[in-house]
Amino acid sequence: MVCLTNFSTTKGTLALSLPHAILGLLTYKPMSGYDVKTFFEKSIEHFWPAQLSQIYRELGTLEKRGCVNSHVEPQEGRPDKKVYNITEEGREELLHWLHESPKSLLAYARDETCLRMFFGSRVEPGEMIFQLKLLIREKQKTLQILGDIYESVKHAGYPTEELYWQLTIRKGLLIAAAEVQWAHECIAELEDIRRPRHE
Amino acid sequence: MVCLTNFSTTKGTLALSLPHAILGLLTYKPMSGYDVKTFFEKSIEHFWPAQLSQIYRELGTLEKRGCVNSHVEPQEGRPDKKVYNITEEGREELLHWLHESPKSLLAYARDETCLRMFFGSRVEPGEMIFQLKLLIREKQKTLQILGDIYESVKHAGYPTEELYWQLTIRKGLLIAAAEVQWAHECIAELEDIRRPRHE
DNA sequence: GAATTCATGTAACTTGTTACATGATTTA
DNA sequence: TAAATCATGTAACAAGTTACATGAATTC
Repeated sequence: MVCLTNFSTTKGTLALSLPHAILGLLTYKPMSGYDVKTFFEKSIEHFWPAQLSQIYRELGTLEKRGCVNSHVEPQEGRPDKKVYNITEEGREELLHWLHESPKSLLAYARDETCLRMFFGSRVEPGEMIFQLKLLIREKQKTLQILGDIYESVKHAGYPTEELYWQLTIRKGLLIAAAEVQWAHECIAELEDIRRPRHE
Repeated sequence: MVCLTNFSTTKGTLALSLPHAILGLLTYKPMSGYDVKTFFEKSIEHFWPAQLSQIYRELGTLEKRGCVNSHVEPQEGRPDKKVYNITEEGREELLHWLHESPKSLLAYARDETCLRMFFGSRVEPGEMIFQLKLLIREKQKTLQILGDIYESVKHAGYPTEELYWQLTIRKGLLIAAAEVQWAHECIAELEDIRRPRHE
């Protein structure tokens, strides 16, 4: 079996999620790089962002490794499409990855908001409160967007995936809600230590 | 002012959190690369992991840009230390970054757990349940570790930072708790669709 | 006697981001 | 007429990871 996770390093501790995300999409139907990006934008991008240029590069790598193959589809009035198809090797590789014990369980997530709060004493409490209020507004937008996607999944025409996609979105909703709650708690604490300027 | 965020790109949309994390630490006291890593391990690493080799590289870059300077301290029975100190330019750069509107508010976080759940239909419900139970165990460890750190902050000898550090940890606790809750919900849903093998 | 701690880094590589190039068609 | 959509990518760079090299002192 072609094993992406063992290709480049001897220990194989790399996450290598992007190629597997692409392989996963190609199990639904053959797609061009542009199609993959379009699909990403309404789903996977919310928990695994990827630039179009990165998708093209990964598709090239996957093809070299025999996980996908491609053919060019001429189109009228539009640029030709290079359509990628998953191979048997690609399917095996995807399953292998899905059955692995996820490394992400132990990995720490990078969180710039935490980093800013950690050094929060270096700026005025008012500045932190301002940024926390921005955070609340953005996370409420996220809650709205994910809520909409949650509903739209029911009519997306992928009945087998429906439950799994909804559970995925549910994680995003719970975390965004936790972040809003945290921000409110922080604001309350910081208001306490803030000295009012006019009194 | 030396502006790290405008050094390399014209748009300056990069997060560039690691150099600022290091600058932040150096406002507490002068440190060697090894000291920085040690400090990271009990705090920042939980929300911004960094390899020792990456820290050495960043310190070198920061020195070239005038944000830190260094001197070698000879030691007996131990290797010499190269101790870094933050400069006035470095302090300005840190404050500039702290006052910026954080880009991370709009950025999506990468979450491998979501990616696996998204493609969950490709494996047996039992496999997903197994992985979710692993997740619960790991996140409960995280809750324990962060809870301990939360308590230890009170006696760490950084009274000015105490509140901010605790608020930072609180975010980790709330998110880990949300993840545990999510995993329990998922298991309940997946148990429903799992066909019992012997009945 | 083996592993860990202390302490420095370099080199090679992978992964992610941004900018650039091209060009027709459609929509505002 | 300006912008967005469709469609391909390359090049350059930034950021993160892993492996390697060195070596004394301490702890298990």
